[in-house]
Amino acid sequence: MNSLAYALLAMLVRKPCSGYELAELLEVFWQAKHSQIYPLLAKLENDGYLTPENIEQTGRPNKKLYHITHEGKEALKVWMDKAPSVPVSRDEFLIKAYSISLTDADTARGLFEDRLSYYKDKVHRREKLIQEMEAEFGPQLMDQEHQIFGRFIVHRRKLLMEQQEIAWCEWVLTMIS
Amino acid sequence: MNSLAYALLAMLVRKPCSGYELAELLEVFWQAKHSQIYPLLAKLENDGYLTPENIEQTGRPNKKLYHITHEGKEALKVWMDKAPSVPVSRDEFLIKAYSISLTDADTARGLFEDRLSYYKDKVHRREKLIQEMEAEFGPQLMDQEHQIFGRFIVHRRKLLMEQQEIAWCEWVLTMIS
DNA sequence: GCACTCATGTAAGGAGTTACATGATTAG
DNA sequence: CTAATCATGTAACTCCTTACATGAGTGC
Repeated sequence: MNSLAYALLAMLVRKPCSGYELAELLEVFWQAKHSQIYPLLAKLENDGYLTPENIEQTGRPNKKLYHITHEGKEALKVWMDKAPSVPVSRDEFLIKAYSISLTDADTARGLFEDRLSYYKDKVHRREKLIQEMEAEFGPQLMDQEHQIFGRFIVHRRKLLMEQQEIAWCEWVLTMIS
Repeated sequence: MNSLAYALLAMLVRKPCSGYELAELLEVFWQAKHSQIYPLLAKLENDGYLTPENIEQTGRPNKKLYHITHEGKEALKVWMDKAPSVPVSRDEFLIKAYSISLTDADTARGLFEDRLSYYKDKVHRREKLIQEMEAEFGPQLMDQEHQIFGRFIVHRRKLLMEQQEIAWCEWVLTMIS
């Protein structure tokens, strides 16, 4: 049982999902490719933490919705009490930003403008998502007991970070323009 | 040549370093263990991108300072022009934060208090580092042409992110206390 | 005495990425 | 007619972590 396994269980507590959907949802705290997700889901099913439900679809491929079992939820609860390992972030852009004096002003500006538009798009999508949560759940978002609370605060955090990234990029761009 | 190889080259442009020192300095944009760094340094030396300098020390182990070569710097410059790959961040804490409704209030509070003190320490250290840069370089920090500029902006960014993390933790703690 | 820092390396195994494979539907 | 979305899987490979190995000096 690695971190990704618990990330999948955590996602499936909220609602049953397909592997394809999990790959998208996981973006908020643990990026993973489908090639890593599908075999792990099969393993978790085999371990009794998940049960699959086959959904027949017309006009698009059939899918498997995975439901978390009682054992799956218990395993997640036990893991919750252990101290989390230190966060890792690996970002090629930052290596390039660090080495900015090696390139010309145009390349440097391009690098930061691309970064800026990447995060502007991210912020835009996440603001929409949070608005949808607010419309659906209202004051329940602030209730620590409610299941949505965890999802809300984690997306809120990601939004704050993305907004900070934008502010920083703009600050750098004022200096290099 | 993977991202870590370029991260090492980027660090060595500023000044020659030992593998041990690189492992510490790398924290700002690409965390890596010494077991990954030492063999890579040997490989980069073999490829002609680095030259080692043996430093004899008394009272502590001898060390190898790696210097970047002209070819090393050129290889880094060429890589700079390629679009950076998307950033990845993997954080067990966020899986636990997402699943917060599964635990009791005390465990939840402990989780966030530990996170808070971890980042307060980080911010403290980085503020000191930035103050040292300001004392040494003054207005040169704002000069995009100067070699220190890249290092300054990357640490500034990391500081902003760590401060945001603290603000977010405090916001969550007001709700769960 | 015990843990920590400085310092460098290797070996084994687990985690993660890229590429291979398939295929219908929809939007530009 | 081309690319993107939905959807699942495997194989090969690279990347990263954990553990093994050594050893002097410093602080509690």
